Amino acid sequence: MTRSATATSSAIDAAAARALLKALADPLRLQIVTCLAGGERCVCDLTDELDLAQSRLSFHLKVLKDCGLLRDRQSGRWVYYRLQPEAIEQLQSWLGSLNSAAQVGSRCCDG
Amino acid sequence: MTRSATATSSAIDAAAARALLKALADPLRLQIVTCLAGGERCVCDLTDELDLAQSRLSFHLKVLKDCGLLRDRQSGRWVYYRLQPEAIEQLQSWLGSLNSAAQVGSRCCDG
DNA sequence: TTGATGCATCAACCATGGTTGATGCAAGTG
DNA sequence: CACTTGCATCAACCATGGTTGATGCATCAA
Repeated sequence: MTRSATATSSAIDAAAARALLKALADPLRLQIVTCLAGGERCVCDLTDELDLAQSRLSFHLKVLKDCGLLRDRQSGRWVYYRLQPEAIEQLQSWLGSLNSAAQVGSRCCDG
Repeated sequence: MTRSATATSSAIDAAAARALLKALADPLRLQIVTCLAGGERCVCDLTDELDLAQSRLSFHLKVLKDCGLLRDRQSGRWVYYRLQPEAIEQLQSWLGSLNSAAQVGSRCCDG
């Protein structure tokens, strides 16, 4: 259970990892993610709770969704977003593989 | 030993985490980190191996150093950089805390 | 000391990415 | 049907961050 890293999901490549890193590096997006860690919410709730222009929020939700951090579902007029914890787990284990490379002491470089 | 996350080091805050995320999100910086996972190197070796302009490399080394991912030491004319694996571990565990917040289902939001 | 080498830093330029306000479309309401 | 609401998308603008070439400083060799 507490097996840490390799968890649920398939490994990701460097490009996917970079997309996740970049997505999480933005303050507003991080706020959104933190907010959604509290559970699923529709866009209009998020605009209220975070006090954002709708188009601005929508832009960042798309970034987060495109890299796999968020998922959405539509229900009537509303679109609900929820966090995809597997994405974070994948990033964690990818970071782990970076470090284990350091232990092995492989040769330079990458590309 | 294989205790995974909380490892060596003290916890970091969101700002520090964001700095790490941002630093790693850049392709070139990721290449540098990957390269240094293979062991310590001086700047001139890195410029050769990665085929970079010196000022460009220097710029990115500074970013990586400022966020704690790299450390340097001077020896004679040369400056050697090495990876600081603890920084990556800290980021990993910070990501873990993001996810565990999701389990608890706390209320919105952050700021 | 003079000259060369290794690296950091700076200013000017360029690219990328975020913001804003407008528009469009789908889903619901009367 | 016409009207409203919730959200995505677009274009124009603005800010941030990376790149380039030049300059400066420290270290070493002669």
